[in-house]
Amino acid sequence: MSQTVDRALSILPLLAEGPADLGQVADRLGVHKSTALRLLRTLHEHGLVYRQSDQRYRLGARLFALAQEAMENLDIREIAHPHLVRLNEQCGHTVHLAVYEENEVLYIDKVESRYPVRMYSRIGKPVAITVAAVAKLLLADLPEPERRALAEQLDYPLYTARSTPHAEAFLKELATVREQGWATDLGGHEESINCVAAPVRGADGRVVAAMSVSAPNVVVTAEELLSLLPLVRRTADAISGEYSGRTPVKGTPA
Amino acid sequence: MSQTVDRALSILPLLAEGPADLGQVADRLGVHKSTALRLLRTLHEHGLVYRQSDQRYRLGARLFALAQEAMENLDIREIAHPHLVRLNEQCGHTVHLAVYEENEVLYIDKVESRYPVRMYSRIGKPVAITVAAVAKLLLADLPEPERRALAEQLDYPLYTARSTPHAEAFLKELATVREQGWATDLGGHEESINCVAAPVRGADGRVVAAMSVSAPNVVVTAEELLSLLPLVRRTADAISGEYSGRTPVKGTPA
DNA sequence: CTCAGGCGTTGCGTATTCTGCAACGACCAT
DNA sequence: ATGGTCGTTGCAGAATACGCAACGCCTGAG
Repeated sequence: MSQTVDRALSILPLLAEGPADLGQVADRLGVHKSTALRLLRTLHEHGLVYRQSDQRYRLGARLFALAQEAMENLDIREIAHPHLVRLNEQCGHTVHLAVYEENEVLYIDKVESRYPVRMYSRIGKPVAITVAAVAKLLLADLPEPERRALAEQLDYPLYTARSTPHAEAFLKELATVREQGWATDLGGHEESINCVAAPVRGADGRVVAAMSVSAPNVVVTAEELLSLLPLVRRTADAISGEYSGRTPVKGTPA
Repeated sequence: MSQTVDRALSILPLLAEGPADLGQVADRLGVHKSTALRLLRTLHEHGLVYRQSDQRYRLGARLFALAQEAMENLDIREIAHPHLVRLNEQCGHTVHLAVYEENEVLYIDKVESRYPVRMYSRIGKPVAITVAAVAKLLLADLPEPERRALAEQLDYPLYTARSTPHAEAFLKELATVREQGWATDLGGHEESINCVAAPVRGADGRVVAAMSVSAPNVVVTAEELLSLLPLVRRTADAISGEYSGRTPVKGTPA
């Protein structure tokens, strides 16, 4: 709606692909160099882009800080975290927490036990929406027309032979998930990885988040993982209870 | 430099404090509601802000994705990661990698301690710049005038009794660090946590990153931690060598 | 049930702001 | 030395964003 801002913001995903110099930015925006320069300068002042020593631009530090703060302000995350930790202690596997937003599903927390390597590296990354167990739960709760519309505009990459192949299959799976109140991903994303997931609901019963337990089948078979379902559901329900119990409003500025 | 973009971007840190409605945003920007609306809409189209069910705005999902991609494109991080992992395997403690950018020092990678004691730090979070060992190394390498200017504009929070108290002391410490080529933080941030850090240098000898090993003194004493210094330095040097060896330019678009 | 107040939204005329041009200076490689 | 590339600047014109005022919606009070 605002041309200038629109152009400026278009620079960000462009730089996300890698550093670029002024000319490249101007070209890909379809504007004059001087225009691109002014936009980049403004972005720079706000710390969103950084100018490295070779004069090329790349995404800047404040972006991390913003994403960080944004995440910390999600109260579902705050409430859920101790539960995720406890669940991880009980079963030993990787635990994820995810939310739906604007046609995307993304992890907002993760507890890993065996290889704590890259603890936060995948948080914030959009998940494989057509196969992930958490995605199924979150999408299954969307109003029917929206769900259908989304399902049909999605791509269905065949990560493995067990990936959801097309919209029709996906909608059918969502219906099942919606009914049973939990979801799985059995090798749909990576051949050897299975997941079980359960929904976290708000006071009105709508699904506000989903949590999952993931494990490679060299550690536990799919059946063994499924046996954890009651535990996962109990944990999710506990989070739901706490989340809908009270709404701690703390962001009251002076 | 560009008013419109400037205003739009000013909304982001504002929303980072917590969700806000249209009126609040307009007020704090000092613009008319209709203007604020237009800006928010543009931000929304780019996924940088999200409109929650109560109509208030908060930071959006794409912010995470961007921060994510930005991080993955830092090649120092990519090169250093396996070394961090190996170092962690050798000593068992938490290993951090940090860079300096625009008056801030921030962690860009982390390998968790194998000991159950966890330390609060997050990738992307700005570090306690006046006390952290990695910060000392990165700032010590700045050109003298810049270093001095920065040191004097900083705040010096007294996290503990051993925190750096003021600019003068900090500059003195930086001089020492600069000379010896490594740094420590002995309880300057949290009473019981000690760190040893070493610099990663580019081909031109400038410090491009810093890595540290941190451990609570209930696990190892400061002296024991210091005995790891040669190992830490060797690892940092190995990263430096690999980093300055070649400059893999991969971001060449079609 | 009515009405006032608050909030988000829209269309529009004005003028502020952004744009593209062209020229300059720095730097690199030939 | 010199041609080329790249980032930077000032400027005049015009497209663009701004603020205004009015509308519709919802909520809560009388």
